[in-house]
Formats: sequence, C-alpha cells, structure tokens
Amino acid sequence: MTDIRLYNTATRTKERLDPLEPGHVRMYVCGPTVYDRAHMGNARAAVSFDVLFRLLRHLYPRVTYVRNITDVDDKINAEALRRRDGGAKGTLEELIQQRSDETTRWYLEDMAALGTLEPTHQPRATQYIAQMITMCAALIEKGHAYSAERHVLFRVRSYQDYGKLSGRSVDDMIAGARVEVAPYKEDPMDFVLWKPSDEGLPGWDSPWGKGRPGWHIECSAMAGELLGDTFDIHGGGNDLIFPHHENEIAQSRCMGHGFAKIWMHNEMLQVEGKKMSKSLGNFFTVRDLLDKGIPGEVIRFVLLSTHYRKPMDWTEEKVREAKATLERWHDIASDAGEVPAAVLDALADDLNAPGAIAALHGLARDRDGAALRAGLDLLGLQTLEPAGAEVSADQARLIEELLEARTLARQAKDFGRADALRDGFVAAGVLVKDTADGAEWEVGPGFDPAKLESLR
RNA sequence: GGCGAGUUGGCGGAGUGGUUACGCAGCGGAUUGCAAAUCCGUGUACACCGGUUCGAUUCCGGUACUCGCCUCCA
Repeated sequence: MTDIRLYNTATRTKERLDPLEPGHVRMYVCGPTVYDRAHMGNARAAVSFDVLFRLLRHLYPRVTYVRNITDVDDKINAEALRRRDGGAKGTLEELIQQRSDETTRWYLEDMAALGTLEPTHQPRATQYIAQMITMCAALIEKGHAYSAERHVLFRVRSYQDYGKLSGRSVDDMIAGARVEVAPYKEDPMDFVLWKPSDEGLPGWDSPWGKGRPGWHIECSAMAGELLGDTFDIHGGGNDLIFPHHENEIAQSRCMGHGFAKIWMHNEMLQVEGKKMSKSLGNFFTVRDLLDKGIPGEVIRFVLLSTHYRKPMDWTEEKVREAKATLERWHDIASDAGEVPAAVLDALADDLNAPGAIAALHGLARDRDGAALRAGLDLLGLQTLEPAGAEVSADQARLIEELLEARTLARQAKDFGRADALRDGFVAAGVLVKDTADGAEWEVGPGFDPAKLESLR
C-alpha cells in the first residue's frame, strides 16, 4: 500500500502517516467562524484538506474528518445587534441564530461549489458548551486553570511544553509583548477559557456565572468528543499555529490527552504579494469569484496548482490558464479507470497537488482518458465544457449555411469571399475550427447574431 | 526585537548531490489557398558569498531581499 508522508509542523519534518487505529484515520481541521461570506483564504484551507480527505478515503477503509463551525463570536453578535437596531424582527438570540445559520449555509454552498466533500462531522461550537464547561472545570481541578472575576484562565506556566509547536519560549513572547494584561490574570500570557457574556448578550450558565467559551477551548472540546483523546491529524491555516493551536495543545495535553500526532498547516493566500486582508483592500470572497462567472472547478484548480505549504498569489492569469486546461481536458477525459500511480504518488508525498497536475498533463498528452478522469476525481476536479452562448435553431442553420458558402467560395478559389466570411465569423463571436472531417463551430462569449446576419 | 517560511528559465510552478518536471507564452515544423484550431518539436533556470564533495541548484554556514506569525484571522 502506498505510504502517505505528511509534513508535521510539530517536528518540522515529513513523517509517514501511521494511523493510531489501524485502517482508520482521524483528522480534525479548524473550520470557519461563521460571521460572513467565506473568503478565498478559507477556500484554500478547505480545498487543501479536502484533497487530503479524498486521498485518505482512497487508501484507508475508514476516515473520520471533523471540521468545526465556530458560531460563538463577537462579529456574529455585532451583526445581530445591528439588525435588531435596524428594526429586524425577533429576539437577539434569534437574530444571532439567524446570522450564524445563514453564514453557515453560505459556507457550505461555496465549499460545495469548489468541489469539497462534506466532512464526516461538522460540529457547531454552541452544541458542545457542556463539554467545554466540563473541560474548564477539570483543568481547574488539575491546577492548570483558575477562575477569577467570572473568567476561567489557563495557567500557561503550568504546562512545560507551552510554545513548542510554534518554536518560541514564554519569556520571548512576553518580551515581544503585545499581550493583554488584565488585573485578573496571574501571568500576562494566561489565556481565556471562559469569559462572562458582554452586557445584554446571551450566554450559558456555568459555575463561573453566565458566560461563553473562549475560542481555543472549543476545538479541544469538539476534537476530544468526536475523535477521542488521541488522533492522527490536526490541520488549519498557518496563522493559527500561534496562539490557537498552541493553546489547544496546552489544554488537551493538560487533560491527559495525547491529542494530535501530526500538525498540518497550509500557507496563506496572497494578493499582489500580501496576505489578503480587509484593511489592505485586497480581500475577496469565494462568492465574489463565482459571481464573476469563474466556475468553482477553475478556482479549485488554481488553488491546487501551488503546493499547500507555499504562499500563493491569486492572479487573473492563473484563472485563464486553469480554465483553458480544464476545457482542453474535457474532450479527453472518459469514464474513470484505475487511479494512475503518478498522481497517487505525488499526492501521497505531502499532498503534492502541482506534481499531480503535471502527471495529469502527461496523461492528457497520451490521450489516456480513463486514467485522466480517475486522477481528476482523486483531486476532486471536474473538466469544463467550453462556455458558449445560447444559439437558436435559426442561428445555427445560418451558421451552417455560411460555412457551406465559405466552402463553395474556396472551391471556386474566391478567397476574397472566403476570407470575408472567416473574418465575419470572428467578428460575430463564432469560433470555427477546420478539422480533417470538415468545419466545426461553437459560439464564444461575444456572440453577436446581428453581425452574423450581415454576412448573408 | 523574537520565531518561522521562501528566493528556480519571459511568466507560473515541482523536484533533485551527477540524468527531461510540468503548464503558459515564445520559437521551429506538420497541416492550411493564407489563417485559426489542433498535433509534433524546442528552453545554456535554480538570489549572492563562502565551505564540504570527484561533482551542489540540491548538504552546511553567512549575506541580501520577500512574506507570515508574535493581536481577531485559513
């Protein structure tokens, strides 16, 4: 069986995947906070780990893939408050629920458009509050956390290995220092496990008063609940290494859990060499691209054309190339055959999707439609029929007649007339291909029936 | 300041201690009345400076630059 080798951030080396439970791979990936439309950075993470999920499913009898949905968040609350103040109907709780429901639905729709499979479990944080409270209480019990002024804080100094994943020491962090100092903290690095709900906002009853969980405890609780104390892979964007994943590790290990064995992180999506961000104005969502008419498969192809651990610049040029390639492959791909070894081997080597795509080019060159299709399937890619405008039966008949007229003109060596027709087709947005079996045609996006009519 | 990643031919983008990545563009050819489309062929690349080595783009050290994290963030 093909070995899968994955780069582990925790050890900074590629390691062979050796499932803790034979034949069953368990993976947790940090999903979105559902406060707004999914942006392209969310898409890069989702697509990267979707390819891993597909590869795992191909090689192992059982794969449990958990991707959480964080539906406790100030930005969700802020939007709900804005709506209520704008006169929207319903209680604040209902408006919050509405907002997270709609953004969750958008997320799932957009990810589906990118060809990602549904994870085995998509837990919402609000469904696991009880487990989070239990965990907070246990950490206090063990001396790894303490409560103060209705907060529960994690005692960072109580965990020897804190900082190991991100490769920094607690003292360095404080020296670098934009840590939040709060009077109720024993140490500036201590982070929040539980905090009181803001004035007028909903929360959950707990031994420390009505409140809500901190962000990091959510993932630890959900991963523990759905995957067990120890599991194989934990993924997310590399901006989550610190503090999010560092904190998850601290919480879970202090519970006595082994937690994740392999930590995987995708690099950031960039636009013009900078990480996408709202403040830089280079921010766009998956929906923005879909609405511009870029098919989901094309977006997915572009995302896969750079290795997941390298920064990627999003460019129009890449979109054009991806589209042309998928269109070219459309006529070659047939029913799926065996997954070609070159594609499988590339993906098994730390998800080398660009290498897999290179192998696909080779298969296309060899006209191996069955292997091409199988390789595309493993990558979760669909080929594209070239986009054409709608043509009426009358227009189609006219095009056929004009092509016939061109043929006659050629036979009569009336090249002036033949070339005029050819130029006319171009101007009218009709693409003509002369093959050995005669002329084929299709209409492009700029199809103009009026110009066609004038060629008569 | 601390930590981490990167720098490959015109562009994009893999990989390797000596042997073709791959794609786009370009160029040459086939085809064509001429074209388009298609097909075939075609690239003296690996930031800089040292070191190790028979041999380094690939390993080691340093320099420069770029990017990310250290604050919500995929």
